[in-house]
Amino acid sequence: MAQTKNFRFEELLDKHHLKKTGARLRVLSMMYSKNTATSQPDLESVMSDIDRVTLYRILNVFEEKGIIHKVFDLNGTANYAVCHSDCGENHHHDEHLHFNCTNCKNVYCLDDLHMPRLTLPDGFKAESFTLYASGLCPKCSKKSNVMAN
Amino acid sequence: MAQTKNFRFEELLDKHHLKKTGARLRVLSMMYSKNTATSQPDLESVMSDIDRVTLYRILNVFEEKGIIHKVFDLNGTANYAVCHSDCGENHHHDEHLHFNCTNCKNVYCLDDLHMPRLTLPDGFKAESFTLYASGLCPKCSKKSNVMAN
DNA sequence: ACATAAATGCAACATTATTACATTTAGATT
DNA sequence: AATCTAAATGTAATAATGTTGCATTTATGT
Repeated sequence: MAQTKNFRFEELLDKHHLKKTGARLRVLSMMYSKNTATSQPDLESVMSDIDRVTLYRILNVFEEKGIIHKVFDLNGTANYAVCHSDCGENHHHDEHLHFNCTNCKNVYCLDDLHMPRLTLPDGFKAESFTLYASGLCPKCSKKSNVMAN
Repeated sequence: MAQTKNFRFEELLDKHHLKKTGARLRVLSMMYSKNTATSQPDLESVMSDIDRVTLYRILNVFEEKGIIHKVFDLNGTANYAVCHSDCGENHHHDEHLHFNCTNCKNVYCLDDLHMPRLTLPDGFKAESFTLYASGLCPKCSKKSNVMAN
């Protein structure tokens, strides 16, 4: 199964004409194993044996290729999450809700919630929308209910 | 009139029990003179005679007091804009649309456009929402129409 | 005018990100 | 299987952004 998954990632890299290197497979594996986005600092500490510059480069190509997308949390920290649908080269569709938990700091991509189309003031031509929310995620809101405080 | 405005800023500082210093008045004056948010780099270069640390501290207190709010643009750069309405101490209401022009990089706070309330998946307790859009602002979309490309 | 808390300046440091260049490696070619 | 080469990685240096501690200055209440 780990093998099955790896195979899937290798196909993904192939599809984008990227070489299958250990670093790239590990980054993919980590991001696909979570249902939240991963912050740059987290990635860096978990992948501490991979050179920082290499990590930046991996994240950048993945973003260019539409494999992942970058989202800044409430503190301006870069977070990365896999693209669930049809993101292509330099063409992202992450118009879903990004939920930033104020307690655990996790960023959730809630794909089901799409942007309601809005009418902008005269002259503004919107190309894309992103929606942020902050508050407590299911885990943390549960905890805070039970444990009071 | 410059005097009138300054007087207004002095009142504002008074109201929040902040000392009226030259640096603070200049920051206020700059931010109130624009209809877009101001990026940290811009502030820093325009106010280059004010120490960087002082500038950070000014922006931080202003934000704490609810005089301005911080918004990150598409590149993760901090931008600051005056709070239109009733923001108080650590209690911001910037649930309007932040429009980031991909051409001139300006960030517009479109106060009229408020968040449509959304129903979140089970367990998520949202405390605040922020909405981002990117595209061309009126000035830039006009230019690109006229001059083609 | 004076006392003092607040504000600023300065130095040092931490984190995040980029660039240039040398080295290694994946994968194609023979 | 050996070899070749563009792609990927590592290393070092630098830039940009943000924070902390401490000494000095200043706004303002008395």
